[in-house]
Amino acid sequence: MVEKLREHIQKRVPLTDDEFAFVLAHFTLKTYKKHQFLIQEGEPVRYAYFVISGLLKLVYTDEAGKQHIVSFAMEDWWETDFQAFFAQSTATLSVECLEDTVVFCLSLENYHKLCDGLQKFERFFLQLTIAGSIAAQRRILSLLTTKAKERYEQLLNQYPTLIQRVPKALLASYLGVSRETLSRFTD
Amino acid sequence: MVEKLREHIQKRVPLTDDEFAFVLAHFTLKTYKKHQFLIQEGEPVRYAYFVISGLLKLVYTDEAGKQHIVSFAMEDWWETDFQAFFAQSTATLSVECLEDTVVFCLSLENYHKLCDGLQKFERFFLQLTIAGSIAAQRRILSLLTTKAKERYEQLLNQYPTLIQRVPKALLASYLGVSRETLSRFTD
DNA sequence: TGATTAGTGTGATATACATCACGCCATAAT
DNA sequence: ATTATGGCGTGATGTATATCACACTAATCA
Repeated sequence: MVEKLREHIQKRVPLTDDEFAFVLAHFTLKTYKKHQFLIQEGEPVRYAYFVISGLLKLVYTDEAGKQHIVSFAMEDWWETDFQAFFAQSTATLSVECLEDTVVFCLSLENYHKLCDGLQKFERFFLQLTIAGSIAAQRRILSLLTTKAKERYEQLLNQYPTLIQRVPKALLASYLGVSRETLSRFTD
Repeated sequence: MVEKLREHIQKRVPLTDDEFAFVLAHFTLKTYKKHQFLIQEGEPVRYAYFVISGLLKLVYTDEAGKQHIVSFAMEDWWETDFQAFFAQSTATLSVECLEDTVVFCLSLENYHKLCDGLQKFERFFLQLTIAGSIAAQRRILSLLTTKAKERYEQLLNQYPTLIQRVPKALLASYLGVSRETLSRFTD
């Protein structure tokens, strides 16, 4: 539980026991059941979440009521509506459990305290954000350059476990293709 | 010139004169002509660039030799192949001038020195990266949820000046649509 | 200045993909 | 046990967009 968070941070910056204790004190642990919402559109976004176990989806619902998957979050991933979290405004996205899920919650206030109190944490978070930003750019490129079938195959290679845990309709939505079209990709 | 960089950083974190002098000492100024490359695919990426004036494009060339615009960079924007810059590996993207362009160059070595020597700079860069990451997510959503014509209209509203400075074929590439289709959008 | 090239528009045709409609099974709820 | 419900596949049809081909104009250059 606690070790997962420590390992995750230490992949990027080393921490002493004391430093990690300081970090840990700023998180709270929560458990959610499948179908529960961590963030609902229109409501304030109180936390950024680090996933210990389980699976989340980050979703945008368009005017027509159609859902679009912005991202999934498995073990070791962070998830929240970052725009609303940092601006302390209400969510335009929602976060829902696809499985029973355990998360560490970090409030914006505690995020600031962590960054002020431990420079290493800020550096960790910067590295994390840079990596996320690069990944987002790759996804944009893949949307620009490849057909849906190719994107699906890339996803199969990159996250083979995800495919088994997520209904295909949601994978389709993540890839920007209809579930019917994705269903024909085994051809 | 120098003031542009200072204003840009101070939008996010305040700086004393001394602090800014320290920051500035880590940048070098360079001037490029239209059609020159700042970064070429396959070559090492020595700098991240802050644009003082002019206009850059960040481009990916696919196996078929077709170019795809990852992003444009106008005044006050940063541009580089971040993946390659931080990993100190060779570029998979290239950066080329669409106009005569003046940039401040920051090497990775100096980036680290800046972060180590002035925590405020690291905070500034984190905020910048967070904003970039959120913007990338918005672009992904717009690619997932909207038709090309709508994306074009959104771009017109968001960056009206860009449209006048950039050939439509490049806008089309940025939007993920063929130039012929984009050309029919005035209907 | 005349020639080349870049930028743009537009018709005809092809295609990837969406949408609608239906049926089938497995799981969950009553 | 029976009924809903969710997940998945598949045919038929429609549409947004790609691709190919060509022409026209405005820059750029020799």
